[in-house]
Amino acid sequence: MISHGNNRKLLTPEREALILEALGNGVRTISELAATLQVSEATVRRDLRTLEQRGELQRVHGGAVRVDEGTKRELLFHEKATLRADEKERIAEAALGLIENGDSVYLDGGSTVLALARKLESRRELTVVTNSLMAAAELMESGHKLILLGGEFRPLSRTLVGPLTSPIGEALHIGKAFFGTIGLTASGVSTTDPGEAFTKKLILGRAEQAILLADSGKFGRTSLVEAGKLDDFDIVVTDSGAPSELQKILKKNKIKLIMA
Amino acid sequence: MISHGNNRKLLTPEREALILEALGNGVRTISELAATLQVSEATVRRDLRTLEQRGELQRVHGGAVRVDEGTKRELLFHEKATLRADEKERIAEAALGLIENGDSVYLDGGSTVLALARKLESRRELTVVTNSLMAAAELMESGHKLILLGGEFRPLSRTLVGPLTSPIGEALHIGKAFFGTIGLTASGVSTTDPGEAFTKKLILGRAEQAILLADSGKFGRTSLVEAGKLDDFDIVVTDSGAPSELQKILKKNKIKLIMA
DNA sequence: TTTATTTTTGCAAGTTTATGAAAGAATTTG
DNA sequence: CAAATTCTTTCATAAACTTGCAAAAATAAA
Repeated sequence: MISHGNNRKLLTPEREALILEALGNGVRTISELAATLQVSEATVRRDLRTLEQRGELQRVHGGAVRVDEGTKRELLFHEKATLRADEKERIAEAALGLIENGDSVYLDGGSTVLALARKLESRRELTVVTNSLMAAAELMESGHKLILLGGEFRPLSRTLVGPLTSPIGEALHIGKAFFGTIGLTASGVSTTDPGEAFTKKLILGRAEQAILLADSGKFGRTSLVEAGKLDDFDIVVTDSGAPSELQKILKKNKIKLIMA
Repeated sequence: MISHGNNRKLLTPEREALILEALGNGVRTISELAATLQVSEATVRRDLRTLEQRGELQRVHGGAVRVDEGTKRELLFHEKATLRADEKERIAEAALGLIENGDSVYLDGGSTVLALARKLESRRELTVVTNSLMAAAELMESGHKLILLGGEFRPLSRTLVGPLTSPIGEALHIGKAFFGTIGLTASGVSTTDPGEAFTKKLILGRAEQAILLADSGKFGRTSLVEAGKLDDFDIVVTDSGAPSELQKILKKNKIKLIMA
């Protein structure tokens, strides 16, 4: 098989370290990096793409910036919201198509799901259940019936998570549940926080229909805690940049794929 | 594809930082920024547009102003103008005196209790349980442990109310609970919404110590639903305008009165 | 070790993105 | 309400990016 783009297995840890060191904490241009590493610019780009998928750094036009402060911390809320905003917008639009007036829906945390929340004004008489304070703020004056899961507040994602969410979660009947994720692989979705994973699983087990919203950057990434198997989901909505590999995996699991 | 306006993927973080720094906290004109950043005015305009979309700054004719953190939050949960702001402020200050580091407190809805929430930055390691989204927004980045009651959202008061709040409420142990009210008479407190009353009673029955924050305007008023007997409360905090009649009634019920 | 297979790399062609200049629309100001 | 300034839109261009291919390197198999 011809390898290009992102099918590469791995990057030598040696060069990975070199790149990250070269980046320091500022921005480096591609040509600078190519000179430092003694490789072509094309190779640098491929390396950066790989490292971006792992969440180690953030590519920008002309170069890359290191993303972590200390170690792999999760991005702050508003930083995340501005990444791949275009893709997220399109994914949200496609997801909106799945919602009809009168539905009862669940909205998980995450910026893609938040983009969907903003579009719900165009529907009537929804019952919206959510664990996201941002989504709640967005829907406060929407006229929809709004129910918040209780629980412990997690500042990083601005969601309510953990065991305290279960009594309420168990009391509710949810039609369509929309989830975001940090990472998505053949084995399932993963997220950084155990409490977050707990609540995802809880709702995942109770919704009639589970829908995953994940932009193409999420594919191939894993995070700390497993939050659900791939076949827990009925539909996956992603953008056109998604690798064809994903299509195969979904087909095998009989999951419907929507490309926005 | 021709790129203009806002199709750009992202702005290098480098220049983003420069712009925000250049803005400082005053207004900068486009030409000033263009000179500082060594780019054309057209580019500055595009950058500003992008940053405005992210909510980082506010464009004005001729330049841009930075949006500060406080304003950002208010965009989400803008507060209605409050009556008797002075009294409420003093009551909140007095109530703060009842809270010690490490306490577990409950915050009810209402503007007086919200004023208290704003003061909690001065304490450490609190566990704050609340049914108020306004209070939650206020405490989001406080570092305190924050737990939200789940339940149905009531837009008017921006609180979570009704039977769905009971499973979580029953699972929690609460030290000091602070309540607001609409009306306060010798027979007890009352409020406009049955769901609101339900949740008040629920917590009232579970807190070790129940504290009522009520400015003098509340006395003598009744509202639709009874939300608690007077002797359910241990402490009442009010302002100096409170009628002496109240003192007598409280004394009879052996309730401590704090005049702010 | 040699051979077969997979993975990585550099180059080049084609595409996308960022930027500055310029023309026309909108706003402010006198 | 007219002049001046600022804004938006369009266009051209250069720089950056992606993708396909073939050669080189690394890995696995014989």
